Amino acid sequence: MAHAGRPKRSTLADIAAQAGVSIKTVSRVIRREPVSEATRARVMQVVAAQGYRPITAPRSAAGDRSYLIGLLHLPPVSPFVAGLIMGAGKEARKEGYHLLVEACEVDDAAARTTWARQLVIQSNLDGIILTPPLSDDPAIGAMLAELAVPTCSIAPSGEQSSGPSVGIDDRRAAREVTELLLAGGHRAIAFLTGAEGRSTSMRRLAGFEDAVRHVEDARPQVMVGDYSFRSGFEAGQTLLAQKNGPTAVFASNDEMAAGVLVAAHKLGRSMPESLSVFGFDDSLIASAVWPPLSTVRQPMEEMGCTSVQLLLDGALRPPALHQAELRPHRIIAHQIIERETNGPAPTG
Amino acid sequence: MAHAGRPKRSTLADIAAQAGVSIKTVSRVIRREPVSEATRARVMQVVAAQGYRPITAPRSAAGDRSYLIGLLHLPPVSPFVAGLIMGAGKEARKEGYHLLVEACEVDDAAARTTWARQLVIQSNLDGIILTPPLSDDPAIGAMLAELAVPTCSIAPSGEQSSGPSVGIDDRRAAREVTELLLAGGHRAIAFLTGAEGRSTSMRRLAGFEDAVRHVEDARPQVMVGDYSFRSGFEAGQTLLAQKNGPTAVFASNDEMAAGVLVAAHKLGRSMPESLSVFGFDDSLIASAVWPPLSTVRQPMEEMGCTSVQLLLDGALRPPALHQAELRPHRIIAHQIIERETNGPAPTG
DNA sequence: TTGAAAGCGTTACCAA
DNA sequence: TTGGTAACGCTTTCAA
Repeated sequence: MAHAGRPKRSTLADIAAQAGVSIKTVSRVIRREPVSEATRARVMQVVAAQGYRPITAPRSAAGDRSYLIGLLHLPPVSPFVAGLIMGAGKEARKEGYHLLVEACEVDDAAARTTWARQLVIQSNLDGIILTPPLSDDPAIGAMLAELAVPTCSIAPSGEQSSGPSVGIDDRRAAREVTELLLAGGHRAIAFLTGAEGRSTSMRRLAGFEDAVRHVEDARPQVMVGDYSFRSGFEAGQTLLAQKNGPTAVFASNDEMAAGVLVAAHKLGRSMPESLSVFGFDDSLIASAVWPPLSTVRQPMEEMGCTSVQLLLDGALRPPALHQAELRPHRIIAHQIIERETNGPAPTG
Repeated sequence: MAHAGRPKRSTLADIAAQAGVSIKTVSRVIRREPVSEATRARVMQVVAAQGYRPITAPRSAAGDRSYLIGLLHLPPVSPFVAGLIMGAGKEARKEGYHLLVEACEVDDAAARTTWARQLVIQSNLDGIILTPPLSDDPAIGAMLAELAVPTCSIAPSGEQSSGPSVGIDDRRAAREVTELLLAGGHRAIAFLTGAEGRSTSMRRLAGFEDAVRHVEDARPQVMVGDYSFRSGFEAGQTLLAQKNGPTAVFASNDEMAAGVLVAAHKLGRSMPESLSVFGFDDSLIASAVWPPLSTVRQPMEEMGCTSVQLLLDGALRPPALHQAELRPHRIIAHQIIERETNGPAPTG
């Protein structure tokens, strides 16, 4: 007995006795199943008075759900994942669910599918939230579809076909940033891509090109990075060493942008006077570099929250309709944050 | 029926039938209760063959534990908390437990206790991991003690009396860093404290003073910060503006150290040639600034892992001994990481 | 050392 | 619209 003094919670039976109805009726009220209005009111009153909340363990023992939602990610817990955890956890709790944060420790792509499968089966997860780049793994998607486990993908690539998803409009965000730079008079603008495979980076690149395409005298330049600080640093050194180099650099994430900043420092470029830099993500790093980095913020908590809602609404709540059309992709509004690394293009 | 095709898991009954024993016996084997060696072997073989793992829901419905461990923290999910989540989650899973990550959304100190209490009762948590600064909240500690919920505190202040805890030896780590600086010839060394209330910062300060005390010609200087980038920046400006200012600055965390770095950049001080800077934590920021910051790493994953072990060993495993002496404080080895912001003191 | 039977608090099925 | 009663898969109590 580890928990001697644990206070007794009231049960369905307690409520039923006090309200003068059967256990089953109380259960129906709690589960929002059809009950006469009068009875519902009476029961709800007792429920409120007792502060009753159903316990998940027996529910899931008897029923077919575990009230567990798994959030799958690759280590480490990045600031992005951290935000998702906050938002999803809060929303899940509100709905009587628990959020399980699961890190995939295996490197091999095939092993990942096995890992995810084990997880779903062992922990009996009711729903899955797939974070990037897991959200783009076709094998995991197929496995989850086969097991018929409701899944919500965070920021998946466009090609992903199954299930609901949530993300920002990367392409549009990138276009807006580029337009902002263009409006500031910048013409020689470099774009730094992230890891080759990552679709997000590709969409950001597309947005960059959307904006640049319409400006005759624009001199866009694209460099390949890998999302690391180091790759940003190296790209920065290369770019800024050019005789007629860019006056603005737009990196696909903050880490690379921080690398560019450092390269600029080393070469004695002042920001934003002689060079503008934009990042993406608004991670902690953005405010911990000098000058504070202009960037794009993804509302991560809202994304986490929304993903739980999609899971609950689309697959867990009404056990009825499973239409193929019901694959909503919810777009969350991004936010462009202008701090101190962007300004008008240097004249002359 | 949300989960049509969910594969059937094997149950105690299945194993029992195959092994030719009763359900209860299989249960005993699983729970590591006394069973004859022969029987145990036979049962284990079937268990292994079937890949059987007990489902937590019915266990907790029938028994007195929920197999849920709560990790309580204040928002946001900092890199420190993120590391704990990784380590604790992994270890919990290994032991058949689930980790619930819970963020406290309320600001008021009194409301926090209510929040934690609700959580424990509603979710029926078997154990609690308290992260700083929650680990120093006496009201929460008292409430948890009253409810007799096993609790493990992460990096609590020394005065904390109840329950096991885990942390690094902050005082010793700070002393070692200071000694390193001293050995490099630095004499004018400034120490930047964190938030007033935080005991960790006080212990680091004590370590700083331990080292400095034994050096006759040392010229230590202590400044008060609040763990923020901004406070580090301001302290840096003040310190470096002095005519005979410090040649080394040791900040109580990385964010403040990053602030010092920026101040140094602004004032044209080169690092590490004319100024050495040390941070604490080895957060993401440490590698995303220029030059890469020398710092102290806390093995956060290991701390998370250990906290779960302490919970399981000390309170959840053997329902027997509750001796007051059983309040282990496990010290995890820290790691001093010399990157590029520390070097010998400038000569002349 | 082992087993049979009675729960745990909920949901599910079928009848009233 | 309601209410019995049988599960759910495990733990627990008590006997053998």
